[in-house]
Amino acid sequence: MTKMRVTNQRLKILQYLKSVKTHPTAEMVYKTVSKELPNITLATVYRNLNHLAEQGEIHQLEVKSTSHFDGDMSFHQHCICNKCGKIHDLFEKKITVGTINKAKTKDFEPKTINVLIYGLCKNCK
Amino acid sequence: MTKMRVTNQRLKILQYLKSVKTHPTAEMVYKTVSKELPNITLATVYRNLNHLAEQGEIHQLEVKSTSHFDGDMSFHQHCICNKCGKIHDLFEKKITVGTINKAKTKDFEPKTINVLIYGLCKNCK
DNA sequence: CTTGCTGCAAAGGTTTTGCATTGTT
DNA sequence: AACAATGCAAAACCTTTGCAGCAAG
Repeated sequence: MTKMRVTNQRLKILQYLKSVKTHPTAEMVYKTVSKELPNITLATVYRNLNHLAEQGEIHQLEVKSTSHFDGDMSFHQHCICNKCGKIHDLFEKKITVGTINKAKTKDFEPKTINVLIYGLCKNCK
Repeated sequence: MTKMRVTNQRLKILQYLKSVKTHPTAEMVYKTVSKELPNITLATVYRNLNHLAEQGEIHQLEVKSTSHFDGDMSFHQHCICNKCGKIHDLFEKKITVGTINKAKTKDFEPKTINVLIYGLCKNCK
């Protein structure tokens, strides 16, 4: 396995994601990090975000054909509005088929749950 | 709210998704349904898949910037390989932070969990 | 008869890639 | 010295949209 190097670009991207409670897109990450690293490109941002997600350092959630990234790796859930695409966090200890009813008390009308477990299949590891 | 009409295209797409245990992309759905409906277009497939997902009739999971669809609406999880993108199902009753360790016994080395709850936010409903 | 759905073609937006160069280890 | 990472520009890719005709209710 190839080792991941520590570059300024990677560091700033990760720092930014760890510092916010939102779920920025690559574009948003790019705009923000550009302030400190004016020469960085969108391609670099994408490459790093993909890398970090593969390594399990950040979460990648795709909403309406666009990736959003989350630096908070604690166990929590994302409520996604089917209409406007807005994402907000939910913190439940356990998720079951009954979670939808429980989540209804929040500012959100849940309908379906999708649980994604990322890792490596037997062929790839 | 607008009522959803029952068209042949919509019916065949839904039937196909309910009949398979894989997680086809729009392209795959298109290729399959085309055999029975030779004039159907990719655009129609996309429109229907989006509709069905919004109505909660199917699941939509986005892997490596591409949507996959699942007609099985029972509570279950998807293991996604970070390298090859292959998806396979897992059936656990409860999902917690400890699920990763439990899932390790399968043909899959899990690393991170992402729980997505779809619905409508208070502004949109 | 109303209006949601389709096919067609074109556009839109996000993400990836090749290549030469730079920077880490 | 190796080779991973970057910047730049172009390409690839998936998905959406406008429009006129068709079809479901």
